[in-house]
Amino acid sequence: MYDQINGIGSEGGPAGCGPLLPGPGGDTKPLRQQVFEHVRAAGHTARADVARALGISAGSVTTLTSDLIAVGLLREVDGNPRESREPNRGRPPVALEVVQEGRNVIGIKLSDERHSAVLTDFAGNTLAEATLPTPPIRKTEAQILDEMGALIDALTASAGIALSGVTAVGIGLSGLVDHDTGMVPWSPLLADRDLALKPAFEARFGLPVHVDNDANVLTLAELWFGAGRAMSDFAVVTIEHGVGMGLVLNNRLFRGTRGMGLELGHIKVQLDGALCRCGQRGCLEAYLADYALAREASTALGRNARNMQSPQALLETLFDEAKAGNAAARTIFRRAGRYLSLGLSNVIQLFDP
Amino acid sequence: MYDQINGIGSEGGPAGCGPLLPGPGGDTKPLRQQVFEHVRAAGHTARADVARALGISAGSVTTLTSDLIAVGLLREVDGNPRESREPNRGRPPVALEVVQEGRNVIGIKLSDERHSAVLTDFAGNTLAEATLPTPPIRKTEAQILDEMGALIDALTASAGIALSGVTAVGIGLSGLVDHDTGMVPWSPLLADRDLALKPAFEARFGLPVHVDNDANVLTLAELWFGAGRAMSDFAVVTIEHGVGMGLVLNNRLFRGTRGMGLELGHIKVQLDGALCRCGQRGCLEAYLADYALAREASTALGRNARNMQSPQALLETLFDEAKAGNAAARTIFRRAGRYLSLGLSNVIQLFDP
DNA sequence: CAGTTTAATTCAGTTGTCAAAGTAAATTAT
DNA sequence: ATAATTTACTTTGACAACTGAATTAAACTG
Repeated sequence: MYDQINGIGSEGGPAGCGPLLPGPGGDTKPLRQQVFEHVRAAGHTARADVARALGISAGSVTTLTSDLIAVGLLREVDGNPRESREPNRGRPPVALEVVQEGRNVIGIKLSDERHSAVLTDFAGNTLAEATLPTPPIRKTEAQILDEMGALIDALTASAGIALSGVTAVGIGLSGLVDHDTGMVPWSPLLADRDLALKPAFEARFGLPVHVDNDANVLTLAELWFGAGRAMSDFAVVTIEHGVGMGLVLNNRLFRGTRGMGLELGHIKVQLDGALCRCGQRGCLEAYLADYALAREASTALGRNARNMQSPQALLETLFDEAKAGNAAARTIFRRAGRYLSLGLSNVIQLFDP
Repeated sequence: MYDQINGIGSEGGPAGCGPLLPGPGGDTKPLRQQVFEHVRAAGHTARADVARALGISAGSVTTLTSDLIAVGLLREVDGNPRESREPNRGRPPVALEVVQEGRNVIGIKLSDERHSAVLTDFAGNTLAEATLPTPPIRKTEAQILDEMGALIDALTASAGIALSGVTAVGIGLSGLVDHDTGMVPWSPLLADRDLALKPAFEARFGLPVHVDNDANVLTLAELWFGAGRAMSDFAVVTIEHGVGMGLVLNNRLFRGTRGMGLELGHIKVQLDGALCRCGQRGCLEAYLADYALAREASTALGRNARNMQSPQALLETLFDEAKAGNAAARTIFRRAGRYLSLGLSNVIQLFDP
């Protein structure tokens, strides 16, 4: 099929130039979806506004919106949405909004100490919440599915909704997550590598599911509901057990080449630096993550601290010591902060948001 | 126009969710252009191949190609381009190619010791070349325009083409370059800040011009003609007077948020590290650029070297010393290499190409 | 009340695309 | 040699998306 293209450098004919486009290049959304997304973004907006904002004709908007209304995705809203400060001439616009009822989605956040889940309608109104404390051990596929099943049962029972009334499920967890395939090559929560989380979940619950890295999920949340809504490019950095980052470029989450999250935690901030759990040296995570701080804390606080069970408690002790003026403890935090700022400045230097 | 949208958080109505899309979201190329670009990428290719590769119907390809042929952008090629290893049944395909004659473009590379320029046709065949040695001083707008004028005159004279026969000009230079507006906020070559290079050039020569950072230009060259043609994501790193980087994501040059190049040279590789000419400390450039090496060389080689005029000669001496076993000289190079590898590994960690 | 202004709808026309049918030019089978 | 097959290309009619102009609708103004 690509005879001529593959034949670059062979004897006959010009080689051509320009990138070798693989598949269908552009990824334009159909206009219907653009209209829907604009209404969703605005909350309430009139057809004429949509037409102006998207640069399409009013006639098209009429067609598309009546289409969307017929399908039940949009509805008209009573009451003149226009601001009354102006003379207010002309026919008043009719506001449109997204129909929110009856389209429920579940979001699950998996963590190592507790899972949490919410059931919301299409507009983001929370209908039910549930949390499930869980032992901080690495889980098998069956265990993690059982835990999610318990959460889902709690949600549907609490909201009085059947499982069939749920449209889709989203799962966020830390680790390497391939969003497209729903595979989890590695996660600190899971005992097994290369877990096919999406297929397993869908087979068990019969619901479409989206799996993603927790940093990506947080970034998307920021893009949809938070400070990132009005920004087209920004970065979100999470510091928890690891160091994660989500990046939005041009209003879209940038997932890196392989569809995984960006590994901010493993950028190198020091030649031959501290050992990271990934096996390399000098990773940012090796100075910033809780386990890294705990490791240093046990040194700084001496052997009396080494007997403490929980790394969590160890960190709190370290923090108290630092506040109390313990020089060793302070340097630990100071160094972590300096390395973090170095890592962040590199990100900004490269992406400049 | 954005009344509702700007009113987030105000009393009335739902706030909506989802990113606030600015303009027309998608940027799909018209199919005509896709066809043209595919033919250009392939060099020689048949209509049926185009149809299969782009996933469009054969009928559309006929329409589009005859359109492009009528406009004079494509032409049919005689001779059966099919490979003869196969049975070769059926009607032989008719190859298409891009018409290359009569559409000449000039590329200019500005540097601090010499400028170079080429005149090529639409297929990238070089018709004329010219170089112009230039004193390594910072130039004013008038000086740099004069120098480019001299290069253009030399090219057109050598190729026997009138200036009006040139379709467009591309300029690559180091520094901060805003490709969209053609502004150069800062460049090591220029005496003035915020030079409006594109408007000035177009006013003087009456030719459309594209200005870009030299690292970006090199990256595009790699994407169009070099090893990057078959890759959809890759990075190009240049080490010259500064350290530059170009990044291709999804077959497109990534220019960063502000349309400038990516400043690999100024990512930080060392807390409180060496002083960089940008005024900050620990920049990669401060360990890798020629001026940084020269700075260390003058220390390592002692005062006898300090008398040498040219930093170029200083570097060569340093290199010779290192080969001869001078320990101080060797550590300079070793350290530069280690910091470079650290910077590169960070880029890979973030973009993973 | 007529006139103005803005919103929304209707409708004819343009454009871009495809599927299917038709034409062209080669090879292979009879 | 003739017919059948195979592949390339063109033509055609249909369809869907969108636009622009005309029309209707709903407010306000004088």
